[in-house]
Amino acid sequence: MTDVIDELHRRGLIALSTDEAALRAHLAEGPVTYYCGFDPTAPSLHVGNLVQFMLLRALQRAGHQPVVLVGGATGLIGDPGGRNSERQLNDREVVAEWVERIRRNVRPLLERPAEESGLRPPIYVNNLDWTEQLSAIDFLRAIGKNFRVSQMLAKEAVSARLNSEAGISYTEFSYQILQANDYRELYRRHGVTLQTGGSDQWGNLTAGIDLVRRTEGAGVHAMGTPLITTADGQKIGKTQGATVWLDPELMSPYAFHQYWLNVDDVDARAWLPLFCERPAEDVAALIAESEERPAARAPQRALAEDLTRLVHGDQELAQAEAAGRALFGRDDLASLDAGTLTAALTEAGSVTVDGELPTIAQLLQQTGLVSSLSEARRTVKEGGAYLNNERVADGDAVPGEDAWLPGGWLVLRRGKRAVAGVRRGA
RNA sequence: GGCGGGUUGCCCGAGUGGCCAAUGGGAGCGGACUGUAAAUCCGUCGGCUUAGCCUUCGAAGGUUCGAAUCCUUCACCCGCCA
Repeated sequence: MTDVIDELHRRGLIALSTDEAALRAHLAEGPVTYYCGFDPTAPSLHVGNLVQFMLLRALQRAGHQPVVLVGGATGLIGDPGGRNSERQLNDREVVAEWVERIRRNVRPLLERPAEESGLRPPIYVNNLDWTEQLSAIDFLRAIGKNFRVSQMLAKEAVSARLNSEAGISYTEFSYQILQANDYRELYRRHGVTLQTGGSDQWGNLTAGIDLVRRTEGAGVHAMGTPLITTADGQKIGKTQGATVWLDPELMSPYAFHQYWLNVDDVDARAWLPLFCERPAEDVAALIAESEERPAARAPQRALAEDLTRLVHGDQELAQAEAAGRALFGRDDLASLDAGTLTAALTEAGSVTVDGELPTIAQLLQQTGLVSSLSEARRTVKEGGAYLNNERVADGDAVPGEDAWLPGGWLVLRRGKRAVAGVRRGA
């Protein structure tokens, strides 16, 4: 059996770690209980969080015990890291709901391997459970005494904000203490000895290590994943300015699948080892194929396939693939049968219209392909609007009777990739 | 608590009384070229019942024929001093 650390290095999942020799020895001794935290700052996890799960899954496959912390408490405070302004505080009820939704995101990622391969299922914890009843006195006396302000100020996340125009509130300044305390609680409650996270969390991870050493006298470990960016320096997981969510209610499996398919060549090759759990030889072969025949987009297809299956399941993957073939294939739309068209457009997104038919511009807006009528008109003017694959000349025209495709559908497209269906109502 | 600087469209950043829906850059979007890539070039980039109209320049008032630009108050941010 190969060393899990070796695998993680091969895949580029480790950017930082505490003493690696010690960590390697620790992991070799037997099952290690490790944790990673996610703050509920949105209703769903997104593609950027997926990197953490690739690491968590690799450790799980190696026989270790994952603990997933959802930050019901820290989500109320706000991590100053990686941002140049203060966070807007969210309401407690909202954060509580997000905690639940995020747990649902995690299920297929860590529970399925447990069910299907007999690996250890994740333990879920919420730091609100031990943070909420902490009194200000206890917090300051029992925990705060262990922190030196000079060290806290030196953390990148804090100093960056101190040097920014926005500054930093005492609330967010305290964040690292809360996260450090989480590590200590999990060490006590579950024997956690390894925390993983993004390398932008490094200051918070080491704060926890210091606290555990100081108060428990134990040496515990941390591992940081690299920050994944596109070739031009953007954060991973944005498409058309929107976030690529894992929750199917926020982003359809079809759109999720399309996102990976559209990743550019450079990024696809770079990301493949990170996100693809296939054998090393297969990954290398896919990259080699991409160099030779980039148009085949082998890495993109592998990413789309593996990740859609991982996050949404086999059935959703099959539907997303079929929809993509139908909408982007070379076949004439009119030659598609009603069933295929219906399945494809349902995946892609559609609206139903009854009664009097709106203009094409209005339909573009109703399907969400554009956000305003002005934008619809502009798109038509720019030659970027298509009805049934034919460029629209007049946005104020109403589609004719002959435009309806089998099953009672109109296919609207904006630009090359954004497609939506309009279905005739009763 | 005192003094000074600041708050402009998704972001950065010009603009100090009319020519400002607001220069420029970036992001985004569309077109051409391609491979549902990248780079490049061109166009576009508040909203609407779009030759016109409406709402924007931290918030609220005020001066003026007319304000993002002047005055007052408030909020927030940064710096120096106490």
